[in-house]
Amino acid sequence: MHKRQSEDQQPRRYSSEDSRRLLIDATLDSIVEIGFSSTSISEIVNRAQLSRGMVHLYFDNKNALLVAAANYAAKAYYSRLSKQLAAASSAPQAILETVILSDLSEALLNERTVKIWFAFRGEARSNKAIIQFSDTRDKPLRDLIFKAFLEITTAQNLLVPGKIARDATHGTLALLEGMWTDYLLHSDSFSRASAARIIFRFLSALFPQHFNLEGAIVQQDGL
Amino acid sequence: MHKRQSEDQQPRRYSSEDSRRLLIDATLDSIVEIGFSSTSISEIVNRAQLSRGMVHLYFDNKNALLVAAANYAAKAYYSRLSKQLAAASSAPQAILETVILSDLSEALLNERTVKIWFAFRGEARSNKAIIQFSDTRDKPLRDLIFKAFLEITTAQNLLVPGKIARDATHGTLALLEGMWTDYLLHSDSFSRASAARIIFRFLSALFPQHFNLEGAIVQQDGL
DNA sequence: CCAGTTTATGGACGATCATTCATTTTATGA
DNA sequence: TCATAAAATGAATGATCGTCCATAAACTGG
Repeated sequence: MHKRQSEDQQPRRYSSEDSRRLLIDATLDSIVEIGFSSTSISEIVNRAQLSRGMVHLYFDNKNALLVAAANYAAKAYYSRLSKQLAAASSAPQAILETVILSDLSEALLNERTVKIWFAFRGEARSNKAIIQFSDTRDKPLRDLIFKAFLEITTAQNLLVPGKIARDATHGTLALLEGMWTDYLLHSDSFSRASAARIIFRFLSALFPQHFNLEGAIVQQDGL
Repeated sequence: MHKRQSEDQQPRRYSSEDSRRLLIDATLDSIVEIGFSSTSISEIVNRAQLSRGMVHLYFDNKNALLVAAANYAAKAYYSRLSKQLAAASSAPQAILETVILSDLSEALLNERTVKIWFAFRGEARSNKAIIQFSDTRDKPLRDLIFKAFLEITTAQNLLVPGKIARDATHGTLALLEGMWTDYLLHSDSFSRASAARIIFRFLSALFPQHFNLEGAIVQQDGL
């Protein structure tokens, strides 16, 4: 990177990617700490310790920076989720358990991420580009969950396995969304364990052979 | 009210309540149409067709107006819900059915209300006064639902009726929250019927004697 | 008809907003 | 070593922000 810096001189980054990243981080920090509508260019560059002109050097305008920040946050969510999913076994109920517990884990659901998501969602309407990123649980995740439920409903010889799997998918995602909202509005009383138990209680009622209150039931040979 | 207005003269409202209400309506309209962060005093008074100074005549400052608007929206939600609840029978599953169907009805869940709620939630963090209003489904509704579920679980002679009723309450509210989010993010593909069916599918799995996919099961005499 | 009160108006204030751009600093490559 | 390119700077611009307030209009009670 050819970084040569004399000792008593302000170190210069001199890398466009670094500056872009600094601006995005500062934007998200600002949204978390002072809210979306208070997040100004001045606030962002101050936090990033960069000069005023930097935003318009690396982004067309403020909105482009906000979109980039939303995109970055969405990618971060999926990257953390993928990391946890990689460790899961391939059994459908194990996949579902991992998705649910991951989505409720500290790595994915915390003060910072919940504030970021709801901030973007609140403004998504006046900002078409942002809305696509403000959906935490979009198609790829939806498909993964549906496939897992479909395996379960098909194995059960149900009348309409596809329909039930679709409803279970939709319902599970809605439950997770609801838990995120609960965290946002009642972060003091929120409990990850309760949230998980409630979801598994609903799933164990729907699929008693595959779930209990703790999560997935380990597959028996004779089943 | 002593409203006397000559024909070719600008009619004066001359009622503080009317003006307050006009400002609140204009504020909510603006939030719905151009978003929270674009909603300025100028925008509000233009929409209300009032002069600039009016906001500070009836509210301490812009924030007080926003809080009043959030409060007004919250009251509107509960007033519409109460109206629908009044028609429900007293059977616990009938109450639950009414709450769920009402919460998903056009009167309560529509383009306007969903945008308002998520806009306020997105900014609630930097605005302590707003957060209390941004919780659509707060204590009174929670208590109503819990009481209904408790009646059901108690009648079933379950081991831990209170705990299951609490989880069912929490889960049902989370499902409803999730459905609202779904409406916000995918209003084009959202279906009230599907949303209701999914929730009832989960509830019928938990309480097969009390719910089916259409809603509450009418209480049998011999049950 | 005339104070006095309430309601309404809109110009003015300083602060801050997003954006532009001429200039400077740093790194690169020959 | 030096011209060139890349990266960074921050002053300046015009628009808009929330708020204030002197003034005017509309209504009231006497």
